[in-house]
Amino acid sequence: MAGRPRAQPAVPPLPHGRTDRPRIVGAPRRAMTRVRFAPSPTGRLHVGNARAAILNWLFAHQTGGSFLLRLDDTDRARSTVEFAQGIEADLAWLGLTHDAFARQSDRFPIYAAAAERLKAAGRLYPAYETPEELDRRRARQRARGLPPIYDRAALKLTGDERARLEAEGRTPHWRFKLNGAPVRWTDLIRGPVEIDTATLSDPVLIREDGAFLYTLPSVVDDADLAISHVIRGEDHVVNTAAQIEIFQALGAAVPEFAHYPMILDVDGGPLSKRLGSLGLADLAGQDIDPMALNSLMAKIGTSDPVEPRRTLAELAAEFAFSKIGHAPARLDPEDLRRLTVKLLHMKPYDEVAAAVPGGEAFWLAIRDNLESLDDAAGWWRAVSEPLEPLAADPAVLAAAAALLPSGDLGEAAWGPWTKAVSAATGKKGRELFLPLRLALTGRDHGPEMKKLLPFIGRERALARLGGQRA
RNA sequence: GGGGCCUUCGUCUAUCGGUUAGGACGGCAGCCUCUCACGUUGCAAAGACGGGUUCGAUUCCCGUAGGCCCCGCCA
Repeated sequence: MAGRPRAQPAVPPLPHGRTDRPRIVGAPRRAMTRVRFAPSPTGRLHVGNARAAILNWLFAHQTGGSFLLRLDDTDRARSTVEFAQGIEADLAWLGLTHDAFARQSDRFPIYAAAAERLKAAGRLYPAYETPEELDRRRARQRARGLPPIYDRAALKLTGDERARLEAEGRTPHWRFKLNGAPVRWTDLIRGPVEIDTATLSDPVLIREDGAFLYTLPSVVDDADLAISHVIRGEDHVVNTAAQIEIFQALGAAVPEFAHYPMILDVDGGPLSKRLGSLGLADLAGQDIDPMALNSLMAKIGTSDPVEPRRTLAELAAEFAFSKIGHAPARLDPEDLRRLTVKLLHMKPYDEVAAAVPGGEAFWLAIRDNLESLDDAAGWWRAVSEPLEPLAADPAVLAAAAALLPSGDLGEAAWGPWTKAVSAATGKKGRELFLPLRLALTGRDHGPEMKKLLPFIGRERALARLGGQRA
């Protein structure tokens, strides 16, 4: 924490907010953990966003802190209320509740005030190049093998030149003047990081049309809303250097940072190309269990085995930055399917009661065999409604009918009964059991017969063994 | 072109310079008196390449190759 470069003098604190972490009165001097998930409502959530949301949520809950949902809707042209609602629905599907909510479009005056303070401090300067000029300039730099960094030509403009440009009708955009010195922080995942802001362009904070770009609102909100930890993907690592300078220029406390590696697609390529098919709404439509996604996103790329967890609380208890590796990890959508099936096999009856006929005992008898919840109803029909038995071996079926124990058929009935049938017919193994299964259930696969038989019942079993529809 | 990060079984990873390189997922095989599933036991499966340092390198250093990220008036 100490010893961070503060080459620029700090300007006075934000008039409306705090510049330090809140302290609980009477509590030890320990800042409360406060994290945020900050999607832009320009689309629905996909697995990439979900990872950010989940990791932040888990850390907040593990540390007893709070989780803020912040809609970064500074891009008013692309942001919609429908997407904002969709994102909330996506989070609700995952079970990621938030403790606080903010919307950047509600906070423009705050950003304007911060911008004014940066201007007063000489850190925010007007530039008049058009996007096309900048594009051309970058292309030229690249062609000459130079890094496409803004050359700060606007900084050299005289007052007269500026006046002339404005007279021509040009409106400036505003850039933050970087220190051009190394920025260092200790990343909770990556360890010590050093980025030399001399290798970066001065970031544009305000567009020509007056709109705030992501960078300034993000920093102002993180400071103003007392975010203690910024947990995000490594695509933000370089931004972080510039953002730290902005925190410092605003005299705000710099939060802790944790940048986790990107997720790759199953072939090791960028996931972004496949994000279209990995939207949360799509996954929900494919009956993926939200805890399958939560479990995968919490465990992928970590030293923990990728196993399903039934609750977010378990995942939170197991969360640790130190378990997260530094290399990008591949996402196999098939894992989501596998985890969903495993979760299904773990489901207690009360969670599926509405979708599963037959009661708890029946559920426990069949759940380990299911690929999907929908199959449960089919098995209930197979034991409780008339079906056409399949007769494969009349001798076996006749012996089975003759030897069927009297009275109620419990789970214990199957073993002795089939042994007796085996003794009577000389059949064993597949030749014995497959005809019985076909006759009793009309199918050649399914849950264990000893568990199914009690639900079929003596009377119906007898009829089916006799080849009758029952 | 520049900067950052990375490279161990198919996949995710463990390894404080000395290990039969461990685990998990997936795969395969056996067992669980039938199938599928569950469970269980077992098997196969890895240090990108080239140098250097060292008694000894997967581990430290350099280089090469490959991958990911960033270099936007997007977020």
